[in-house]
Amino acid sequence: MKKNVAIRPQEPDLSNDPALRTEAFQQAREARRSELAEDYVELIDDLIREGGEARQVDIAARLGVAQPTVARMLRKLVEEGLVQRKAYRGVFLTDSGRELAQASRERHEIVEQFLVAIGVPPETAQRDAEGIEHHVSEETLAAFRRFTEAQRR
Amino acid sequence: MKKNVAIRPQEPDLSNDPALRTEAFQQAREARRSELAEDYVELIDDLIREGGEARQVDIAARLGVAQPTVARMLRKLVEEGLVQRKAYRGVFLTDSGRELAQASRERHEIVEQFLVAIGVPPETAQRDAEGIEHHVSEETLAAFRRFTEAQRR
DNA sequence: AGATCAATATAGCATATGCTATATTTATTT
DNA sequence: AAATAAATATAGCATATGCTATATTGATCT
Repeated sequence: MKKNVAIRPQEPDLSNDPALRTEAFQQAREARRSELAEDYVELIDDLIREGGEARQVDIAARLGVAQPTVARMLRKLVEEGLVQRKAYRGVFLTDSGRELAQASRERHEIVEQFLVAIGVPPETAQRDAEGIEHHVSEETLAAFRRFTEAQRR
Repeated sequence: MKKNVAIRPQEPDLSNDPALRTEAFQQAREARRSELAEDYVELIDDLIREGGEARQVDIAARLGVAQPTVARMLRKLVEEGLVQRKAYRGVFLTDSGRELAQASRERHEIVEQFLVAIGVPPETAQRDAEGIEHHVSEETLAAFRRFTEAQRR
């Protein structure tokens, strides 16, 4: 039996709406799943820009992870169509991989610059951005962008 | 052999310092590990406040996850000393669990209110806060707090 | 060319977090 | 009190992401 709750057309206190929170949790879980792929793709793109190639050892060193971990992840990224490789050779991004890398880089930069803009020390901004970037919606990202822009005057 | 790199006492471009990025990745991975525990503890605390008890079915429903998933996680939280249970009964927080819940709630609220303060719609703020809260350092959190405070005048 | 070093591949282990199916226990209803 | 419903426990499967140890291949040096 439903409780007889007062109807409040205005000011719906969604700060604790259970359904919304469930959605929020699911969104966070979902984000966690794609995070790593984005990290890899973004990093591969960086490495290629820096040195023309992305090798497993370099990826592993940058991520702070063992090489076989990278090898397995790369296989998965190939399956997902984000990466190409030739055995015992470097790794490249597919078109869709490059797109994802581009998008990730943008988000990353927007988040990082925003953090700096509100007064977070640059090093910390970089560290936190790495985690935050995967959890900001387009709306939040837009708000970040607006703020950073406004700040620059 | 070390490369003979020019020394630049001023303006160290850390925007791409590899070591820093590695740290950032590791921090993000570390955060991912503790996220779930915090979510659970925070939610359990909420449920107890709302209805005096936290049952597996309710936790599962809120998180959008199956009950056995919750059962296993609770076992782990007991091992970690955050939660107490009696078989076939509800779940309670230990002192240290309550502390963690308290801290998580605070972070969550700070992040959410901050997002609203910079113009993110409340629903989106709630959704994004769920993911972001686990990735903000104390420094960033402080910056958020400062901004939200300042905004309120 | 053969030896050596470096990078990649593969096998196998561990943990974490999802799931479904089902057994057990507690709560509720008749 | 017995039957039914609801909640919890457990077993077993799947996937993801770490790891170490080791085999294989490619690159480099003498």
